[in-house]
Amino acid sequence: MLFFGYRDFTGVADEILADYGFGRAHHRAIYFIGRHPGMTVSDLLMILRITKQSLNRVLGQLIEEGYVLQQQGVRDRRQRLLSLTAKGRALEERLSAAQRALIAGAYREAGAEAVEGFRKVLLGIMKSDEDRARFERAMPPRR
Amino acid sequence: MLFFGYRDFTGVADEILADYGFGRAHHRAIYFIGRHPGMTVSDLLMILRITKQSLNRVLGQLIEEGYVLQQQGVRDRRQRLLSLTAKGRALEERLSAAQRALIAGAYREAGAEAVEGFRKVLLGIMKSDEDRARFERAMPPRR
DNA sequence: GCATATAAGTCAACATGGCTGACATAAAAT
DNA sequence: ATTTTATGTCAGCCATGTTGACTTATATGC
Repeated sequence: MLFFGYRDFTGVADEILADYGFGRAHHRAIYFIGRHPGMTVSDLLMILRITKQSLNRVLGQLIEEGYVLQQQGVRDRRQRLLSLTAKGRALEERLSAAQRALIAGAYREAGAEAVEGFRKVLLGIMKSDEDRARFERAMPPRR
Repeated sequence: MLFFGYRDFTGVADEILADYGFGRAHHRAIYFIGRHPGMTVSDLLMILRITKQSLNRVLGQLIEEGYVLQQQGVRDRRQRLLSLTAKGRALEERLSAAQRALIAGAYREAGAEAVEGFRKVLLGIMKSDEDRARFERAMPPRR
């Protein structure tokens, strides 16, 4: 079920990305930068768990084509703080809208209770507390 | 959430596959052949939605290394009916066990009700009735 | 203040798994 | 007898992951 669901979920975005000559890797970068404006390159690397070289290939394109902005960090000037340009936000919105529409349909049919279960199970599948923490609303176990 | 969940779900299998020099594409073939013994190459192509050439690359390896068996169809001798050998079933079981353990943990924490919601939402995300039909237990709308 | 560590970027080479296009063979269907 | 279908195959391209080696700028620790 995850195979089919994930394929169709990414599929609706892939169609749009093709118009821009981008791929799924570009989408991931745009998505996370949009969600965490001002994040550093290392932050993004940790989320995506890919190598610097892989990331730089897509990030370089996104910067060159004016979708992503890099600004030198103020506290630490080695850092390059990432954010979306207006053009980047527009693309992000277009992609999110398509995926949101798909998910919204599924949510509508399944009901609020099912949605809660869906989220719970997905959180349980994640192996790292750090990843889970990105989504947990109220999260008690600090440790 | 789908990104993180899917990554970790495939991750536990990927680790095992690396021992055999196989990748995710091999796993998909093994999984679906294991689930539908005697299926044809076209059946598999339709499920995976990849090209014949892509499939043959992995299928060829699986056959050559003795994980998958091909038998000429009886009704239609052009067909090559696919099934797992004992070796193939062993690998399939090892992969499934790892993924089952991950999912079982998530199910245990989330509860039966959450599981039902998880399934419902994933079914709703699938864009094709054909894919949904592979999972629906009682399915009224025939059309 | 100097040595070391860290954040980021770069070059080169390689693997996996998608893709297109062209073509071959055997068997079924018309 | 001709056409269609199921399968396989060669060749080459693209996206996106990998390793390894190295550079540059800046921060940090002694």
